[in-house]
This record gives sequence, structure tokens and C-alpha cells, in this order.
Amino acid sequence: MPPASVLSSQCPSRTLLEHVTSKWGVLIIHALSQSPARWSGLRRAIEGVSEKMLAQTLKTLEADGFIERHDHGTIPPHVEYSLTNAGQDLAGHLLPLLRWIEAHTDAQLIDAAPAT
Amino acid sequence: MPPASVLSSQCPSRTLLEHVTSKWGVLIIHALSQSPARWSGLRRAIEGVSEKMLAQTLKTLEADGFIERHDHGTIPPHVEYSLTNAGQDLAGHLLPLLRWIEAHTDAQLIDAAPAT
DNA sequence: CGGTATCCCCCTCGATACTG
DNA sequence: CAGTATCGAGGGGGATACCG
Repeated sequence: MPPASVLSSQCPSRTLLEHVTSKWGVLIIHALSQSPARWSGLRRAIEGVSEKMLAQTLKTLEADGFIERHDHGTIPPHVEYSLTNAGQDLAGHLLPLLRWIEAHTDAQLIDAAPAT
Repeated sequence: MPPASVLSSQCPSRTLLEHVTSKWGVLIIHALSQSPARWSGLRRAIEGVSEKMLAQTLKTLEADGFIERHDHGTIPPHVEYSLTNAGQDLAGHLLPLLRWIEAHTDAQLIDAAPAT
């Protein structure tokens, strides 16, 4: 078996990559990297996400083994989401990228308006 | 001005993040991180990309300042794409993520079929 | 070789309404 | 609170044809 390569269209790693780098997937992992959170907390933290996409993306990432869903089974419902070990490992690589992009954005804006 | 945050829907960093983590954007940066490449080389290296999406994504990343287009102006045409300094900086954060995903994929497959 | 231009499908995604 | 169901618009993306 050849090693996984995202450049191969048939490689399973490509699918995983698309899940992880999906529009909301990145942000969910980012949000959960700080601490576990509940459904409503995630909706608030991730500005602009719809219920549909939040549910869909959470399920995908759970199936991929990056996220754990813990249902307390109480009424009213209390469900908590957290990163698995694999998810935390992943976040360790994803967060530096996010921080770089944010820092790069700030740098660009400052360059555009140098003197205040 | 507050610092950039990808969790804010209006923040410019969110747009940049979506360009960088777009389906083909990731792979283009990955391909160019090894060495500059020509159009046809990129098409071959990035399995499954259509001409339309290659052109579109290259333009977006060029506008974002991550990619440089160098046209030799000869006949037959010879156009080379390469990473800018910002692009290389970005790749420095993106590549570890890709390598981790590939390695994680391999590990999963081995777990699924332990003894050979 | 290195692209544009056009057509068109389909799938993602957001909005809304509803439920245990 | 934590979702599911449904619908409809938009654009991502493939195929094909053409150009300097």
C-alpha cells in the first residue's frame, strides 16, 4: 500500500482533508480547542453558522473520530461536545495556521493604513 | 480596531481562511511548496482539478498575495507559478497539517487491518 | 502551451418551520 | 435545549469548444 497523499484524487486522506478544512469544520475545531462546549455555545461562538451546517459538520467530524458527543440524557437536554485525542492532535496543527492567518490579516490592514 | 478573529463572520481573516482552506487552494499551495511549477505541471500534480477551478483558484491566491505568476512571454507560452514570501510562510503552517492528516490516514488503515 | 468562454447540472448551504 | 425536516436559490464545478 502506497503512503497516503492528498494529491491523489482517490486517496482517503483527501476526503479527511476536505472534512477538516471545510468552511465550518475548521471553526468548530477551533472553538472546541479552547474547551468543550454545548450546542448552543457553539452556535454563539461560531458566528454565522446555521443549525443545519452545525449539525451536519459535527456529525461528520464525530464519524471521523475528531469529536466526541456526550449526551447527559436529561430534560431539558444537555449535550456537550469535545475533542478526542486525535482531535486535539489535529487542533495542534490547525491552530497555528489560524493564528498566522489572523496575524497576517492584521499586518495587511496596518500596511494599508500606516500612520494614525 | 480589534484583532482579527476567524470566529467573527465579518472579519476579513475569515475570507482569507476560506481561500486558503478551499478545496483546491490547499492542494495548489501544497504542490507549489515543493518547487515552482507551470500550469500543465499543476494540472498533472493535482489530480482531479478542472481547468476552470485551477484558473479560478490561482487568481484568488495571487490576489491574496500568496502566489506569483511569471509569464515568460514566449511562443509557445511558458508561465510559471511560485509562492511569494507570504505564501511560503503560509505553507510552513499548512504542510504540517497535511502531513499529519496523511499520517493519520495511514495509521487508521493499519489499525483496520492489523496483521498481514 | 496556457489559457477563456459558455453551458448547465447538481449539491451545498441558508432560511424557515417544527419536535421531543 | 438540542436538534430534525423541508424547500428553494446560488454557485461550485465539470464538459466542451475555442483562441493567441
